[in-house]
Formats: sequence, C-alpha cells, structure tokens
Amino acid sequence: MQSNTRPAARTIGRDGPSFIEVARRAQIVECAIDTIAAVGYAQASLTQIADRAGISKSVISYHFAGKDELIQQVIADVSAAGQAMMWPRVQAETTSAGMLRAYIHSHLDFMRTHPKHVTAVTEILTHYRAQADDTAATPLEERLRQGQRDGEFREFSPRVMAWTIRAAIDEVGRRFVANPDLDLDECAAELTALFALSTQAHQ
Amino acid sequence: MQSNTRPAARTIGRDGPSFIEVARRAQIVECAIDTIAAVGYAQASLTQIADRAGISKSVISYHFAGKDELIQQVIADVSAAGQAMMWPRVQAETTSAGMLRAYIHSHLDFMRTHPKHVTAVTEILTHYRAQADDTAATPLEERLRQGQRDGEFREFSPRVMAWTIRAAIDEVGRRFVANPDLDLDECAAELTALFALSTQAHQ
Amino acid sequence: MQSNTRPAARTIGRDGPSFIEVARRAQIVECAIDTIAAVGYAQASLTQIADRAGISKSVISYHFAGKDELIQQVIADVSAAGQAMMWPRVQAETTSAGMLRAYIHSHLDFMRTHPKHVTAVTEILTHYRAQADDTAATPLEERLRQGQRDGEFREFSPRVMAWTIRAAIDEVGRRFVANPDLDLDECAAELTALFALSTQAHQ
Amino acid sequence: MQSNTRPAARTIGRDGPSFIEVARRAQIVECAIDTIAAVGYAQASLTQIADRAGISKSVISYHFAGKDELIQQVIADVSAAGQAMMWPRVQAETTSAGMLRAYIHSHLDFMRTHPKHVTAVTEILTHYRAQADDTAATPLEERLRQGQRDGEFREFSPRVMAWTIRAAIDEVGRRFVANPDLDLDECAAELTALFALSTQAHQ
DNA sequence: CATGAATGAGCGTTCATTCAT
DNA sequence: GATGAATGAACGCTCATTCAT
Repeated sequence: MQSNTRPAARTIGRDGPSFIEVARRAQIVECAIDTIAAVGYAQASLTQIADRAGISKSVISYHFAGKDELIQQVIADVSAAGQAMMWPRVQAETTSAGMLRAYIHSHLDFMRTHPKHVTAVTEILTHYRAQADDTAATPLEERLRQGQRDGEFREFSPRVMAWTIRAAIDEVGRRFVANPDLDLDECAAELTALFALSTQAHQ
Repeated sequence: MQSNTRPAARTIGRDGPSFIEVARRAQIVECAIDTIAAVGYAQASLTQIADRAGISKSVISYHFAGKDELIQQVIADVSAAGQAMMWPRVQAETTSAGMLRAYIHSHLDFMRTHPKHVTAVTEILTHYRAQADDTAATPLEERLRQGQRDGEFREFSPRVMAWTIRAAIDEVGRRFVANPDLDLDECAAELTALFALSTQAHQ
Repeated sequence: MQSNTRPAARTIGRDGPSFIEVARRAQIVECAIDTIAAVGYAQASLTQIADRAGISKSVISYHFAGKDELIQQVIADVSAAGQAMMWPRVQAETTSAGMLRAYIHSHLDFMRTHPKHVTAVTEILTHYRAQADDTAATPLEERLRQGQRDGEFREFSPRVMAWTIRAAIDEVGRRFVANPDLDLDECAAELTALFALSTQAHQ
Repeated sequence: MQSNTRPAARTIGRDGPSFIEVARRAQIVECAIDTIAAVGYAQASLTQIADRAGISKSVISYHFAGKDELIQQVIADVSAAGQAMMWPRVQAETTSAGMLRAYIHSHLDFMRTHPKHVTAVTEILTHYRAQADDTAATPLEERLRQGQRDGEFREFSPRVMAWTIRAAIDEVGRRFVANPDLDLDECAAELTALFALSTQAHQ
C-alpha cells in the first residue's frame, strides 16, 4: 500500500511487502476461508471474519484495499493451491480417458485435503457467477475436444460435457462439506465410471 | 400472526386461510419471483418486491411471517408447478431409460416455459445456504434404483448418479439464465445421450 | 418516495406527501439547521442530527433519499424563507441606492429573526462553494449594473462590488452568530453608509 | 510528547527543539499545505499528507501532538509569511489612505505569489469552525481608528469597516482560488477605490 | 527518530421487522 | 386487512491516533 523500503530485507529482494505483511494477509485470507465455509458467503461480513480471526475489523481494511480484494485473494490463493496440486496429475496422463480420471480424482483429493477452501471458493463463485462471462472455453473443455480429435472420445458437445463434469464435482464437494463422512473414494470411482462410459468412443 | 383464526370464513365453519388471503399470498409470491428474476436475489429487498407489486411493504409482513417464509413459498410454488408439469411425463414412460430421458427433457422444457421461475429459484438456492438434510433418497434416486432392479441399468451408485443428473440440469439452467440464447434442445439431447450411456447395462 | 394514493386527502389534491410526512420533513430540516448552526457543517453527522431531534438515525433515511437531499432541503427552505422576507422590500425601492439599503437591511433583519438558519446555510454554502460554479451573475450584480446604467452609481466592477457586499453581510452574520449581543442595527447603518459612499456617482 | 526534553541539544545547554526537529516540522507543514491546496481540506487525511511527503504517517504524529496542531501550524506559518511580506509595505505608508491601499494590494500580491498557501489556509478556515474570540481589535482596526483621529477618515465604525475589508479580501482570495484566471490587479484597484470612497472624510 | 501495524469510533446507508392507526 | 412510519442492527469503509520495536 505504502512503498515499504525496509532497511535490510532478509534475503534477496529489496522492495516488496514485508514478511509480517505477507503473513498477515495469508492469515486473514485463511480466516475469510474459514468464515465463508462456515457461515456462507452472504453472511461472511468483515465483522464476522475479523471476529473469527480475533482481530479488529479495520485490520482487514489495512491489509486489503477492500472486501473485494480480500475475496479475490481467496480465489487466487485457493486456485493456485488447487492448480499446483491437480494439474500435474492431469498433465501426467497420456490418454484422454486417463486425463479425465485424473481430473476427477485430483479434484476430489483436493476436496479431501482442503475441504474448507473448496467450500469457500464454491460459495464465492456461486455468488459471483451471475455476472461472470462464462462464454470462454475452459481448459477441461479443450482437453475433451482433444480427446475427440484423437478418436478416443465419441462425438458430443464438449461444452455441455465440461459443464456436467464440473457440476458433478462441485455437487460432490457440496455434499462432502455438508456431510464429512461422505466416501470420496467411492464418489471418485462412480464419477470416473460415469464419465468414462459417457465419453468413450463406440468400440 | 402465522395462523390466522379469522371470525367468519367464506364457506363452511371450518377455519383456514380465506380466499383473499390465498390470492394475496399468491400475488406476492409472483411478484417476488418477478423481482428476484429481474434484479437478482441480493437486490430483491422487501421494498423492491412491494414496489413492483404496487403494494405496501408491510402487506408482505402481514401475509408472511417474514422474508424467509416468502422465499420458502417461492420455492414451494415453483417446485409444485414444476412437479405438476414434469412428473406426468416421467410417469408415463414405461422404461427406465425413457423415464430418464423424459426427466431431463421435461426439466429443460420447464426452464423454457418458466424462465423467470427457474431464474428466481436458482437465484434463491444460490444465495441461500444449502441447509437441506440431503440424506433422504429423492424420487429420482428411487427410479434409478428401480432401473437397476429391472436389469435395465448397470450397477452404479444411484445416489451419486442422481446428484450428477440434477447438478447437470441445474447447471444448464444457470447457463440458460445467463444466456437466453442457449439451445436447450441441444442441451437436452446431449444430456440424454450422456446419461443414457452412463447408466445402461452392458449388452 | 412511494406513491401515496391516500383515500381522501384533506383538501384538494389527491396525490402528494401526507400531512405527517411534510411535518416530519420540516422537523428534520429544522433539526439539521439547529445542529449545523450549533456544531458546524463538518460535525453535523446524521447521528448528531437525529440525536438532537430525539429520533432514530434511520428516520432521516426514511424521509430523505440521503444526506445530500436533506442538506439541499435546508438550503431550499431557508432560501425560500429569506427570499420571501427580503425581496419584496428590495423590489419596493425605486432608486438603486434605496435598493442597496433595503438589500442590506433586509438581510440583517433576516439574520435577527432567523440567526440559526443563516448560520446553517452559511456553513453549508461555505463548504459547498469549493465546487460551485460561481461564474454566473447574481441578481444583486444585475441590480448594481442597472444602477450604473441609470447613472445613479459610479463606474465600478459590479461583480467585485457584489462580492464585497455579500461578503460583508455574511461576515456580520458570522459575528452575530458568535456574539448575539452584536448591534445589528448599527451594523446595518454602517454597511449602508459604507456602500452608499462607495457606489454613488460623483456629484 | 509535546515538550521534548532531549538529553543533549546541539549547541548550548538550553533545551528546545533540535535543528532536525524544526526542519521536519517545516517540511511536514509544507506538505500539508501542498496537499490541502491540491485535494482540499476534506480529502487531506494524514495518510494523504504523509504519502505526498514520502514519509510515514506516524512521523506526523511524532512531531505534532495531533492533526489539530499541524493545522494550527499551517495557519501560523502562512500567517507569519504573510505578515512578513505585507506589513512592511503597510508600515511604509505615511497616510492612512495609502496604508489602506497598501494593505489591500499587499494582500492580493501575497495571493498571487503564494497561491497554494492562501488556498490551504482558505480551505482550513472554511472547514474549521470559527471559534476565534473575535472581540479583540485587529491591527487593521487600530489603523483605521488612527486615520479617524487624524481627520483623514470620516466617522464610521472601525470594527465594521475592518470586518468588511478583510471579508472582501478573503472573498477575492476564494474566487482567485476557484478561478486562477481572475485578474487580481483589477480586483485590487476595485477594492482600493471602493474603500477609499467609503472611508475618506468629506471634503 | 522513525515506522509498520493495529485500533476503535464514527461515517452514510440498507433493510427486515414492528407497531399504532 | 392494510399501511405509513419508525426502529435498530448490521453493512463496508475512513481516519486520527496509539504502540511496540
């Protein structure tokens, strides 16, 4: 916010946000995630988030330009973590069917390890979706299209298929958040079989 | 305030909501649907709804215990209308595969004919937390189970399959609301094929 | 705000704000005047005004679109009262010198009878002036110009003269507010003489 | 915090503000003037002032007891600079009429050479409540009184005349701030003529 | 000396709800 | 039955001030 020219930074860089600044922002983001996951996006006011963090409401305003920036940071952080965990597994696959299986499994694994993060982002995106563009092709859609070009997948609308896959995963996420006893392994297996059958080319 | 024991109902001695009461509630629910569909749930304050209905804000409070009850009634009314339009078509089918096709098509037909209602309920469900019990089996799940018993469907988790079907349909609904040019016929065909392949027993 | 179609209005018109509405608005405007006069524009928050009125802060929001509308109404009300009291006396004069004398005296008389109103409007205009246009000619400036055309006034810049007259009157207003014992009659006589001498044509 | 009794001042044993202390305060005051002139008093928060000065916000709190003291210092510094520039010219005059002319011209010259300072102080005085005592006679009033004793000026209330002169000059200042194209020379000539006519003894 | 971090009070505004008529 | 009026809590946000380092 202000340009912090700190006298002797710990390691390399000279400028940039201080250690404590980074930590504080991360802490606040985590609290925002907890709060949104716990009470839902609509009820997650700055007061609620601050209370849960045990800090004053204005601390958030100090570290973030506004609520919007905080929410965007939540999305950015969770997305980055998710991408880091999921895409390597997806990329490692050589077949489209394997890719699809890896996509589903890695998403559900991420849910298992970061349930609150997934809940929070789902809440946010659900509320923001209204004004989102949604017309652009997602990476998943592109992968499906590739599978069709390779002849591995049958002919179908990649867009509708991608919507359905995402919707199915998100739905399982919601169910898992509502009921932590849900067997994610079973769900992953079910969804994998479901979409394998619905995408594979006729033999 | 919720149970109005009014002095002299229109017909018999039996107490209960009067004619005008029922009509008023229905009118308000319709206005709520219009308003939510038009401006979104977040902007649909009681003031907005009342203004759009040309009535005073307090008349809503008079006929409904609170905003929550109104919203629940919106969901109930739209659900009832949807059930009335969709289930006969589903029931008329003799095969499980036909049932599934009818389920998908009738849902998407309802979207086409009642876009505002679908928009409103989608908005509401988006902004309300999913506090449903969700552990009970839905009628759809029961139908899927029946298809398995008949040997028409392969073995799969009827629950996960039902979740996915509903999620896919709702997702199409959201997309249709965001983009009215969406080709619902194509979507219906795509989803029908998708779930036919993923449910059918191996030949 | 809402269109009040009241069943039987008291007198003529059908539509329009109700009696109590008008009274409430007037009361709130009066309280705003009191508050601004007492604590200054910068400190006159809605909370202060509401507290002084013994009402809830939201009552103001109910009767006015926002703080801006309230402030504008203060200006409008005071201006209307001032115009009604002052311009007839100014118009009644047949000479420009008489007009100027009447202008000064009537302004100071208005201050005597409405000290808080004058203070409040002075406060407001002082804070709003920054972004005001101020390039248009005021009625006073036009009158001065007329006096020059008639040969009754000497040659001077009507604009600077008008500025000075207004500034002198406002200054006396400020002094009177700060010190209610100030002899307004003497001030009026002094200013009258001052501007008579400074405007009159050489004999 | 206000009276810093520092262990070893630079020169003598006498305590008092150090060199750097004085310089820092002066720098901050200048930045405050720049900021207020640029963005207006209402937007001139300590954050804005500190950012513009390239210093931390707390350094202001360190050198000044609070925002009030800073603002008062702005007024004091600008007043001192104005006095230094203006009074010698006023003192140099031998006649009261000359004094009055010099008073007006030197004030308007100060505006021309120090527009930011005048803007800032004008902004401050506009937004601060006039809590001055105002009962004491100003030097200008004394000079007017002297002119009367000398028979050079006619009989009038020196107090009201002094008020008017100051108000006229300040008004021109406000107009000049709002419109830098304003012809200050013309204004000076107009005001000089105006007050010469209104003060001079009858010939 | 200097500062990044944190705080609490206050701002104008929105809104579901309540109540006397 | 219906309503205009009023309320209080909560919202996101700003800002002067405080404090440990």
